[in-house]
Order: sequence, then structure tokens, then C-alpha cells
Amino acid sequence: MSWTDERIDTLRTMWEAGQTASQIAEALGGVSRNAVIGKAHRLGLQARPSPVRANEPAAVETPAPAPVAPAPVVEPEPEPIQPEPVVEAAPEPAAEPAREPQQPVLRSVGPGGFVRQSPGEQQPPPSPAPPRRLVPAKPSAEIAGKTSLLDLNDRICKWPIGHPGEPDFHFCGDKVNPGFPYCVAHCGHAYQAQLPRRDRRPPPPLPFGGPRVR
DNA sequence: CCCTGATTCGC
DNA sequence: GCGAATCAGG
Repeated sequence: MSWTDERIDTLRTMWEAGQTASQIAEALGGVSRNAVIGKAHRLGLQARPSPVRANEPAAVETPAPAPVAPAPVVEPEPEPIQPEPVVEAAPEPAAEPAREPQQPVLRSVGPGGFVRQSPGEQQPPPSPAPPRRLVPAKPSAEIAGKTSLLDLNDRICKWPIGHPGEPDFHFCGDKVNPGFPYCVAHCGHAYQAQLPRRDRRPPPPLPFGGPRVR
């Protein structure tokens, strides 16, 4: 697989939408999450809460536009070297709590891997709604909320809920029954002992498609 | 162990 | 440029 414009576009969109590298890789297919991460970085996409690396030395803490509350803005003043005999080292225990994690505002991510907004965060377009250009809206990177195709992986129950094409089509999403493509419950549906023809139930909810061959 | 993203480095 | 291997935190 190569990075076609379209694939790069999907990567961009999903990455910016907060999808994990794994999900993106899964969605794109043919690439590993490492490939996705590598590409994302090469594309300049970056910065996003990483488990690794809590803080960087000279991290330029953007004080953030503290609107009201005259918070004691402490200018870091990048002291070059100079041991500087600490003269006044008694920071008032007043307003100390480090800056709220309000860099790119940490949000939780929904089941579908989509950014959630807390009610209070509901912030309408800051300025008079800029004439947003309606974009084609790529086929991937959406279908929020439910376990979508994008969320499937080797240990996620792939039992389909609903039907492909329907707006709310999604997958079970439970932990898989080790060794099977479905969770325990759905394995129960998928694998049944033969019953006498006469009492056999007709509806065969096949997962659709076979194992995806890439 | 599972997950994450970051980095490195041979190709 | 690419991505597997590796690292390292949650």
C-alpha cells in the first residue's frame, strides 16, 4: 500500500478527529499503526496527548488567554545558567494549581473514538459563523458513537448490529471470545449445535463478508 | 498484558 | 519517504 492522496487525507482527517493510530491503520488497511504514526509525523501532524513524555524541559507553557480572573501570571523568565542564590523561595500557596490541562483541551473520547464535549464546553462558533465550506465529507472518519468498522480489531466482537448501509449500523464491540471473532454471547448465536431440521431457526445473521483479505 | 504515541534507523 | 523495531507511560 502506498500513501495516495486519498489515504493521506483520511489519515489527516482521522488523526485530527482524535482517532488512535490503531484505528486509523485499521481503517486504512494495509498499514500498521506504526506506519500511520510515522506518516502522521512526517506530514507534520503532531502533538496529541501521548502517554509517553509527560513534560519537556523548555516547554513553552502557553499561559492561555486567561480572560477574566486576574491570575498571577508568572513569567518563567528562562534563566540561562547562573545558580542564582535563591533569595525569595516561598511561593504563596495561594493560587498554585498548575495550569488547567487546557492546551488543546483534553477531552474524553467516545466509543467510536470521537471527541466528546462536555455540556459546559458547548461553545458556539466564536465569531459570526465563518462561511464554512461544505466539504465532501469523506466516507471514513465518522459514524460516531457506535463501534464502527473503524473500531474493529482482532479482539473486538465483530458481530454486526443492524445492517450495512443503515445510518446506525455498527458492531457489537465487546471483548472477543478468545479464538473467535465474536464475544462469548455472539459466539452462542454464531455457533449452534445442529437442531432437527423442523425446529431450526431460519435467520442466519452472518457477519457479512468473510475475513477481510488484504 | 493491553493500550497509547514517539523515536530510531535500515531500507 | 517508509515503517518495523524499539521505547516508555497509562
